[in-house]
Amino acid sequence: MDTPLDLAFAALADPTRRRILMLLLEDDMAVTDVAEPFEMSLAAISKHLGILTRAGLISQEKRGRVKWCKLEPEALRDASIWMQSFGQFEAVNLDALERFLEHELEPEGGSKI
Amino acid sequence: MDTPLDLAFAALADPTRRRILMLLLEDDMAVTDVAEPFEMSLAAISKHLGILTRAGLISQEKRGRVKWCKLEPEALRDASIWMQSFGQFEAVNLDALERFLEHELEPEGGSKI
DNA sequence: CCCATATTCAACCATTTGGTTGACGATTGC
DNA sequence: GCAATCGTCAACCAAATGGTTGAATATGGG
Repeated sequence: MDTPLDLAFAALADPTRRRILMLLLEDDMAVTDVAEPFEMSLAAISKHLGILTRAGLISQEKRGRVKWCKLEPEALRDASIWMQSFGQFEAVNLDALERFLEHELEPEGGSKI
Repeated sequence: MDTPLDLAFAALADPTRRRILMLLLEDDMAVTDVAEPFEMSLAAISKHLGILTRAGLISQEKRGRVKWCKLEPEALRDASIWMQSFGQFEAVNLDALERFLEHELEPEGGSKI
């Protein structure tokens, strides 16, 4: 029963997963290639990729025996809106913020991401 | 050994804590008043407030027997920069992003990514 | 001084998380 | 066909998380 926001923030809370996202910023990669720079088993990386996928931050597509991982930057949109409301890092998009807070306070069915 | 970014994202991953931040958006509040809307023990809220404090997202100041909780929006700045690099939600501040990624990739003082 | 209020501490519990290993199912290339 | 490669699954483990309760520690008011 986690909301998209729960999943996104939880996924970003782990430094390994943030490093993976940075790798994918360069290019799409196979699971094995994602795992290469890490001192950790392939299975562990595979789990991390699953968490990133469930959070919508990446997508995975299997072609042949290779599973390609691709960044999905749009998934960070809601979380970014949420944070800007507090961070005031840049001008806040107030309309979007209002709609978003409304949605979060009345969590009905229909995930959006 | 958690980085500020780890702490911030982990703190934001819990819906109770995000609700607390929303409450504090209105005004500074005492611990007891923060706890009031939640169906959860005071001790649990106290723990959540501790996590938000360690993450730098709020500050707590004791005046008399009342501990006041105050939002610290600046703490979200780094996390916001990080997210915008992927979300491309608005124009990215590229200079800030570059400095930030550099800092994250070459951590000084023993802190890891 | 005493009692109520405000908050935390300590112990405990169930569940989740992040990792391991070894076996397994697909797919490819020789 | 068969061996090597790609990736996941299953079982297991230690540690962290999110909650509870009850006792403990201020502090304030009458």
